[in-house]
Amino acid sequence: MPTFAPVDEQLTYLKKGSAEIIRESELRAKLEKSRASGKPLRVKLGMDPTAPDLHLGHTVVLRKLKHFQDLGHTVIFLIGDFTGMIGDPTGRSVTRPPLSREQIEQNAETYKAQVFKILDPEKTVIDFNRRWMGQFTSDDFVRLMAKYTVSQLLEREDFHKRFQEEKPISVHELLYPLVQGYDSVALEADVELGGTDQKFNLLVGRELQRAYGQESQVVLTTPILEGLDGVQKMSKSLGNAIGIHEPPLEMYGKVMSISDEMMWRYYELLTDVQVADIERYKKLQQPMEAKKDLASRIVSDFHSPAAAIAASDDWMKQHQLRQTPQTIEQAQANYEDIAAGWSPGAPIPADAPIKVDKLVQKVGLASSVTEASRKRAERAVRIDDVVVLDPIYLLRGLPKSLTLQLGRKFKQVLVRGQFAP
RNA sequence: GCACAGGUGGGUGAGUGGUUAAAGCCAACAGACUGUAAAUCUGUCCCUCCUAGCGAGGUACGAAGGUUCGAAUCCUUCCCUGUGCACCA
Repeated sequence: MPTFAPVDEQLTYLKKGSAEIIRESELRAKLEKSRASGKPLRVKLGMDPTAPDLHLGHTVVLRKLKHFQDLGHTVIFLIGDFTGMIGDPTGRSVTRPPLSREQIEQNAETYKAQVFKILDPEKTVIDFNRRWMGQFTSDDFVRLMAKYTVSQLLEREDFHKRFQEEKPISVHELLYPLVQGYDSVALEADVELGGTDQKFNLLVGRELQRAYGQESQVVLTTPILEGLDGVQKMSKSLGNAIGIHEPPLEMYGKVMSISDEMMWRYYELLTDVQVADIERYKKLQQPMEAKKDLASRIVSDFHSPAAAIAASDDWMKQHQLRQTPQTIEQAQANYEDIAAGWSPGAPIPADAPIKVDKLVQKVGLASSVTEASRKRAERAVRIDDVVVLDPIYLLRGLPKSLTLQLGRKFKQVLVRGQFAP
């Protein structure tokens, strides 16, 4: 029979970094019961397989789930492959396009791999809500929908707002909270985690469990992490996210780009540093040093300590010493594609002229030639550390490798000549 | 189904026949400044081409047609959204 830490100890650990617990007294009771019986709590975290890539914002709640895992409870990572077809309307002012079955399955796979960067794969139960929702009959659906009222659903802020603003709300969107809530019934969850934006959905779970004759789950919410802008929530579509798959240097650089104020928030939600230690850092360290430390910790978590050191090094070179970093992304370009005043078949001149804008666009530093052109005019384009203003650049011989830079982004480009047949 | 109100660039939101890729704001990007940043200032912000210029062309205001020398702006049809009515009458 597993033994659990004293209830107060568990509670302290669990309360750290959480936004709200509904209700704490119930959680305490459940913990006490589990400790007495030796039966771990069933803790559920559901995720929509909508975005295939997780970012740091998602890891806040995952970290909390891990805490339950650390304490010996059963954590269930539920992939909403069924609900994914609906698309969670949370925070949305528009209806979400539903995902195809294939997309969902693909995303689910990526998810699994990613969450194990935080959770222990040995101890984690992975489940899919299609397991029970796929067998739901129309009768079951009618019964489920009978448990809730329209006005209850419209209490939800985003629905309410859309309703007020005369924006469309599809009926299937109203179904979402019900289905998610039913998951808790199916899993007999003791605790469900989620971001504060999920509060409504989580509470529906409580209601439904009661309606189906179960003990209501405890709801524990975690704060929504602000993105790089420090204002809006971190989200890939807002372009202010740090993905957990991003290369070390990029990750490091992005962390460094947050404001000093945000840094402490990140410390709180993205590291295991204790609150007391954070307070100490605030007083002792230079903000710059503290931020570097934060960046290193985060890179270590998702890559490795070695990668963190390398990233830190490169970052310094790039930003503080204004040097070219050591590890640059490689790219290739064909002379044919970027040649200036040259027709295919003709011999390539010794001082092969190329169009800079086209090169910039080809290697992906600009999304269009026009944009590249503008950037060049803004003195943002450099080749081998020299600002390029002229649209034509001469290559001395082919193949030729050059360091292309647009703003802070670097590419090591190899320009190849045509291959003689 | 009928009636009415709407559908503009990444987001908001002006613009109701004619200097104009389409005000302003936000976001984004670049430059300056800095400890990375933040703040501030400046610039850019549909695409293609070149001789790179206050250059040439092409797309664009839900969709397709039409009227006109000329339409985001007028007309027709269609699509989409919302509201009201469709029970007491």
